[in-house]
Parts: sequence; C-alpha cells; structure tokens
Amino acid sequence: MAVTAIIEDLKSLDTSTLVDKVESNLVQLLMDRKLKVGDAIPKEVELAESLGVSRTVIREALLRMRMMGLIESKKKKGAVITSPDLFGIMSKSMNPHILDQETLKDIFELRLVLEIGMADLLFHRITAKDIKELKVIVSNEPPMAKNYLFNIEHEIAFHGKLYEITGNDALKKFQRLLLPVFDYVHNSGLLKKQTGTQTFVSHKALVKILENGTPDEFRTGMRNHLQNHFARIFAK
Amino acid sequence: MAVTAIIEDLKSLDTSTLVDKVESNLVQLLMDRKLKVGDAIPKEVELAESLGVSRTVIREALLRMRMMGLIESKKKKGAVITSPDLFGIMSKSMNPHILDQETLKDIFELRLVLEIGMADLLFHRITAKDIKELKVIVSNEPPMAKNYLFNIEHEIAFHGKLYEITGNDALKKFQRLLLPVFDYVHNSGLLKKQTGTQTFVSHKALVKILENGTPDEFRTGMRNHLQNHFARIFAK
DNA sequence: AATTTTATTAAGTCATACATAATACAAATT
DNA sequence: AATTTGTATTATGTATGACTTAATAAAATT
Repeated sequence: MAVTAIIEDLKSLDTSTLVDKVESNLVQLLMDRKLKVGDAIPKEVELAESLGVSRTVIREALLRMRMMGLIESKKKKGAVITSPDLFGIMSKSMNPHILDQETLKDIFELRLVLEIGMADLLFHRITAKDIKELKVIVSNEPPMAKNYLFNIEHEIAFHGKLYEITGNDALKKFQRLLLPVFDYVHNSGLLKKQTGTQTFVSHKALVKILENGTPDEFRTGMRNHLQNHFARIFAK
Repeated sequence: MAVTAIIEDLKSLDTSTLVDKVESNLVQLLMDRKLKVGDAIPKEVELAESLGVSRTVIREALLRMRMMGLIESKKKKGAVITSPDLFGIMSKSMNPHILDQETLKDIFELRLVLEIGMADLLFHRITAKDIKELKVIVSNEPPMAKNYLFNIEHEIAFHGKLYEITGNDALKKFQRLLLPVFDYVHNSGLLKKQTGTQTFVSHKALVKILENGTPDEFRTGMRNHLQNHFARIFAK
C-alpha cells in the first residue's frame, strides 16, 4: 500500500468530533422513530446515559439541532420536535457586513433570477384583489421614478407584493432575506455605477401585463424593468 | 393602564437568554472591529473573563457562530473568522423527511422559478466550451426521453450543468440543496400524478437556443420544457 | 540542516453543583 | 365550588474545575 493511500485512509478514519456523532445519531433516531412535530424527545440526562456521553456533549448536539430548527427546548418541558424554518436559519448569517463580496454579488443576481422566473406562479395565483392592490401601490408612486435610491419604499412595496402573490412561502421568506443584501450591494461600491438612468418597463406596465398579458410577456417585461440592475452586473 | 397592556409590556421585557446576549455581543464585536476572514478572535477563557460569564456560555455562543459559519475553531489555534457558507448551513435541515409538506411543495416550485429566471446569466456567461459539453450531455441521452423517472441522471447532468454555467456559486449551492428535495417531492404522493407524458421542448432544443437564440427564447423554451412539472403543481 | 522529541496551548470532554423557570398539585381564600 | 395563591418538582440554563486531545512551537537529537 502506498504511503499516500495510507495517509488518505487515516484521514478518512474519523475526523468527526464526538458531538458530530451524537448529533447525527440523534437526528437519525428522530427520523427512525418517525417522530412528528410536537412530540417530545428524551431528557438530556436520559440521552446522556443511554448514549454513554456527558450531558455537555448532549447539550451541544441538541443546541445544534435547535439552531437547525429541528427542536425547540423549554425549561421543565424538555425538547419537542419542530418543523425547521429553512430560511430562518439562514437569516442568522445573512449579514451583508459579514458575507464576502462574491456571495454578495451572487445574491444580487439571485433576486433578479427569482423575479423573472416567478412569472407562472404569479399568473396562476393572482386574484382580482391582488391586481387592485398592485394598482394602489403603483398609483402612489411618484411619476418619472427614475432614480432607484429615492424610491426604495416603492420598490419594496411593489416587488414585495409580487412575492406575496406567488403564494410560495419559501420564496417570500427567501426574498425577505435577500432584500437587505440586495440593497446593500446596490448602494455599495461592489458593482459599477449605473451609466444611464433611463427607466424601461415601469411598475404600471407590469401590472397591466399581469392583468391582461401572459407569463412570457411578463418575463420579458420584468427583464426589461430590471435592465439597470442587469447592466450593472454585466458591466466590466 | 389596561391589564392586557401591562402584560404585553412585561412580555417584551427580556425573554432572551444569557447566551443570546453574548452571541449578539460577539457578532457585533466582530463587525465593529471589521475583522476579516482569517483573523483570530480571543480565546474562550479570555472572552469568558472579559464578558464576565462562564466559559460554558461563551462556548455555546461560539458554537452557534460556528454553525452559522462565522467562525471556525481549531485546537490550539483558537477560532478564526470565516466567510459564512449560506447554503451549507441550510443543508443540515434540508431533509425531505423532516420538512413539512408546504415547504416541500414550495421548494419544488422554487427550482422551476430558478431555471427559468437564470436565462440572462446563462447567455452572458456561457462559453463555447460549455456548449460543447452540453452537446455531449444531450448526445448521451436516450431518444424519446419521455419518462422522467428513468432519466434522472440525465436530468441532473443537463440541468446541473446549466447551474454551473451561470457562474453563480450561491445559485449552484442552492441547487445542490434543492435537488434531493425536488426528487423526493417528484416521487412522493405530494403532487398529483402526471396525466400525459408528452415531451415538450427537449434538452437538445434548449442547447440550440443557448447557441443561437436569445434569453427570451430560452425562458419560453425552458418553461415549456418544464411543462410537466408545472402541470403537476397547478393540478387541483 | 533536517528530523524527531518534548512542552505548551487551546479547544474538546467530563462531572458536579446550583440557578431559573415552567408545571402540577395542594392549600387557602373568596 | 371555583379561583387564586403557594409550594414542590422537574428539566433546562449557567457556573466551575478538572482532565483529554490535537495542533503548534520550541528544544533536542541525528
């Protein structure tokens, strides 16, 4: 056996810490037992005994699971299974000041991708009431809304409403997460400054498409509406 | 003051635990000091002393930060700042067997949104080499690939390559996360069964669009390609 | 100079004790 | 009898000190 191979073997042996093992054991256990939301899990001391480790380790493993949203622990009551909130977890580290530039740019792009791609969901789920609300939103916008910076509130109101219409909760939460990062990137020096400030397809036009148009038209319209952002992304 | 108001006031007092405070203190500290990736943070005992809490609390706070990907701790060296991997965190709880049905469906939809919305990124970043690779991938596909189930590998190869072409790392990671869930939902009873198995726009056609077409054409094509999935979503 | 051994350091693990908060149940008040 | 109040219990939260382990640095050996 070659030396490198031996080294590889050793490396793959077990680099994981005790807590790692306990954690995956516990997760596995919950899944095996098909525990449902609300079900209680054994107490810390019981787990410590049955797994033969200290309560410290158990607590650390449980803490991780708590962070992942798998469990929720209350004094006296112990811990109960919960349904993890995927994006709630993410929100903890979704901090523009902490993320690196590449990720920040990626997230900027991600928003554009989502808003163009959500067309079909919008058309399938939009109601007359939604359209009415959208019209109210755009009617409150100042005319000639050329400068993004001065209209953040309107941007948020309009685009946020779109996410709401999709009826996709994960998407909504994702947006709320991405929003601050998007704004941060927009206002930071990470992207080239906008050259022109022409407006393209307006919010009003998008509403019109939603009312009378097709998903394809909406995608094209939204792509156009976001042109300034795309220009900044693709500027070299 | 009404009784209910008093109660509300009391509730908002401070339900956060000691670890919560220490955690936010630490995160704030890192941001204030503008620490960069690779910089070391004080040792556990030092932190415990300077904040006037036990090492237990410090460890728990640090553990959380480690889970969020903010720091990485090594024996002897202490902990160093790292750039958080947004989706790495999520992956822990991205388990189809644990997530609730609504979230699962939402994620199913999310994939469709992404793949339609990513058109512009694709067109801007695709290279001749990429197109060549895509052609290889589709040439390996069996003709008349009508049944999704028998062609998962090809689906993954093709669509995975698309994500790669976007050059958006966050998007790529997100996809890798969503993929198992998507498959799970597809094969589960969560959605109505497909009625027809007609194929619409094929992989081959999509490649052609990527080579000679426009983003708009690609979006329309991809929407059509995913028609079977959409049909299942919208089936009542 | 290069390698091996040793010492040191900081995180990982353990055990124990006490604090705190939520619950259940008994007791007291009306 | 019904509701409130007090009390005991219980499980998590916090604190402390000791020990283990692994990575690094320093010293010793070749």
